[in-house]
Amino acid sequence: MSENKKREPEKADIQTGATPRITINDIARLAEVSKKTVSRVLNNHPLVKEETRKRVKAIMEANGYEPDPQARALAFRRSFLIGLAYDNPSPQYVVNMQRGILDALEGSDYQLVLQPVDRQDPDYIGKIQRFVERHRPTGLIMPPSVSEDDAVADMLRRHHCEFVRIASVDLDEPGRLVRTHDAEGAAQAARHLAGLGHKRIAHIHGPRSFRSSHERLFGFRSGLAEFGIDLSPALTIEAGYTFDSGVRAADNILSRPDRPTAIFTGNDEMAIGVYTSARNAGLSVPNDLSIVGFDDTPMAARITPPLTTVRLPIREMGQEAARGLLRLVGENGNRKNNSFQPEIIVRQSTAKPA
Amino acid sequence: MSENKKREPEKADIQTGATPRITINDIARLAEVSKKTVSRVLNNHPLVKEETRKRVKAIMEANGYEPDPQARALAFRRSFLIGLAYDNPSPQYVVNMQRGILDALEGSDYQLVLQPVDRQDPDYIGKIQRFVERHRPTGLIMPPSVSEDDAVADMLRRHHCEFVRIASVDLDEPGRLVRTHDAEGAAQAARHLAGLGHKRIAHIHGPRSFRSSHERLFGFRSGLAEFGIDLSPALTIEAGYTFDSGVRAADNILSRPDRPTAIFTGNDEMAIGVYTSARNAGLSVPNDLSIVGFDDTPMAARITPPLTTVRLPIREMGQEAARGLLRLVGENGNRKNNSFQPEIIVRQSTAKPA
DNA sequence: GAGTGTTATGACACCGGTTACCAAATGACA
DNA sequence: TGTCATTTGGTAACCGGTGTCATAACACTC
Repeated sequence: MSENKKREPEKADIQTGATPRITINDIARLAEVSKKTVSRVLNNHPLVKEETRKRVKAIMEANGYEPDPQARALAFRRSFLIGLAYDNPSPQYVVNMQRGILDALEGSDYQLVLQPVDRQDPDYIGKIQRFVERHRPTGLIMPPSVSEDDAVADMLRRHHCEFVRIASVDLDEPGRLVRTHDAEGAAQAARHLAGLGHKRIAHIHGPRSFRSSHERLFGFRSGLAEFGIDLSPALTIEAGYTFDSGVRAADNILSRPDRPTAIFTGNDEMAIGVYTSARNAGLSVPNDLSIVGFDDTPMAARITPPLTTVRLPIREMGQEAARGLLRLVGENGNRKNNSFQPEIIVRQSTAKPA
Repeated sequence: MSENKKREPEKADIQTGATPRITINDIARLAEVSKKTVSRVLNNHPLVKEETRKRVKAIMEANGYEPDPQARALAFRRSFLIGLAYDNPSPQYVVNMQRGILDALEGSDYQLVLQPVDRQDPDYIGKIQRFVERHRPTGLIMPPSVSEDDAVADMLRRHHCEFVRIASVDLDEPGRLVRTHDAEGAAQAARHLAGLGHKRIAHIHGPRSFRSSHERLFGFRSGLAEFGIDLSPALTIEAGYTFDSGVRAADNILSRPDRPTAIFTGNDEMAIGVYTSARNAGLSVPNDLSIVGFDDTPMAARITPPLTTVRLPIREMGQEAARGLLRLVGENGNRKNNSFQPEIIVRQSTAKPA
């Protein structure tokens, strides 16, 4: 006891009108133990008698007690915040990633805070660093392309800030990595097109600064090779992962005398650009030109004809990234897969060549 | 002083490896004032001699001191978190809203945390309430349709939690409202179509549970009335703001003998559905059918033909909502507009009737 | 010069948890 | 029974700020 020199609650509470929050001291008093013991129960400390633990837990339950995250944060020198540092331009990707992380955080003490960054900004690492220094988040989740920057990871290590990276290559140890298999997805696209009988096939890939561009290019080339088809360098064009760049790249490709019968693009956004270019060129999809995208954005299913594309389970990847972070800080140990397989969604933008 | 019985920093810091964080005590010692005075400087308390304030500020600056948000949160009994409670299904809307809020929060101590909710969930208010009780956020921002639920606002008032609502009607006092003018946007769509010469015009609106559906319907009807055109109840159909519901509604409308020459939909998603339905019916857009959407999603510009639609400045609205919240908690007082005008973006899905 | 009011500052408790350290209770074993 | 190791619980200090209240310093009356 001896901690009961509390103010009389009535007065202050009438003033603020706030509910008199139940604290660890109240629980300790009710359970007739010290607050230290309650703290041990909260943190699953092993050296607590089972009977005591039960009693304390029952009282916490009965009074709807929940420890104050702010107070714990102060004492732990670590806040219960999880940052998402991203620069992905696709709203669909971002929202799905957020959803997945929130799925995994549901019911926990952790909150998701957003840290959108601009990799063009020379001080973008400084921005993340200031966030980490000030708020001491429990950890950071980084999808591509932020995840691909080792300078960020090094900075976080120096600051003893946990993190999980989502990437299409083995950038880090398995515990802090969620691995996608972009190459395999691209290979599936290749097999699908080759299986339909296409031989002259073009590929519009994303910027070289994205590892995923390389992975998808590599996987596509490998997939075609399985069918004895060479991906012609002349028909392999870099674009910017944007609609406009897709239009321009397709305009270029489709104006050639030996134009291909199929195009695989590094994302759906560029695939939609190919639709526009094809329409301008008077080509019918899929009769004159088959198109395969990557991402399975909502637009893929809505456009006419619906787009054949490769789906990555973004939301599940977000879930796994958040779970991985919780594991790293010892929150719980349910080990799951950290490797996600893509899946080709065949719609009506692909057909046998004429 | 009398607060200098500090541990010697070397030992502990070698252990943890962490940077020895500068605290209010360090600043107080260096400035030869009490920590309370430093606190006063931090909070812009008026009763501090100008000379003292200068000196303390200089020392804070020189040492790169930033107060610990967790500690302040504990003392203030209020965290520096701003919640975004949303149920909007459009990733584009959500991401733009987030961006706007983050724009306004940039450089402040506040962090944005996400609270996606499901209004179908009978306990969805409970979810928000638990977040508010546990984390005591500085405030909440609510876009439609969460903003339209007075039960949420009442709950927040009871908990003395500040909030700003974004809505198309005057749901609340101006200080906690960001007002959109959906009706005016819909009226612009009406004037555009009527101006082109259309007389038989249909409207596919969103669910009755969304205030915006009513506003857009009302505005559209008013706009047509300016041209002496009645919006036929038979050509006014409710759908679900989704692609599929748009297809179904359009299938219904376009199969009639007296089919309209133009359709205005409550959002772009349904407008895209009308494209699909028109294509299936063998109708050409815009020659046989003009279409106007609402939202100006990225897809509107990419689809063929590009969609004429009404744009709401979502990102700016998010900025203003966050600024409004900061004003409510006295963070700064730069009063700006809290009323946003829509703008029709004319593209190629509209033309004179045949 | 004493009385009064205002401004500027400091001492101290406190927010709600945690850790360090110590003391007591318990049980095993000589 | 004595000694030691293992559990368990209590106390005080602390995390880094803020609130309350007291008091010093400095006017300004009269």
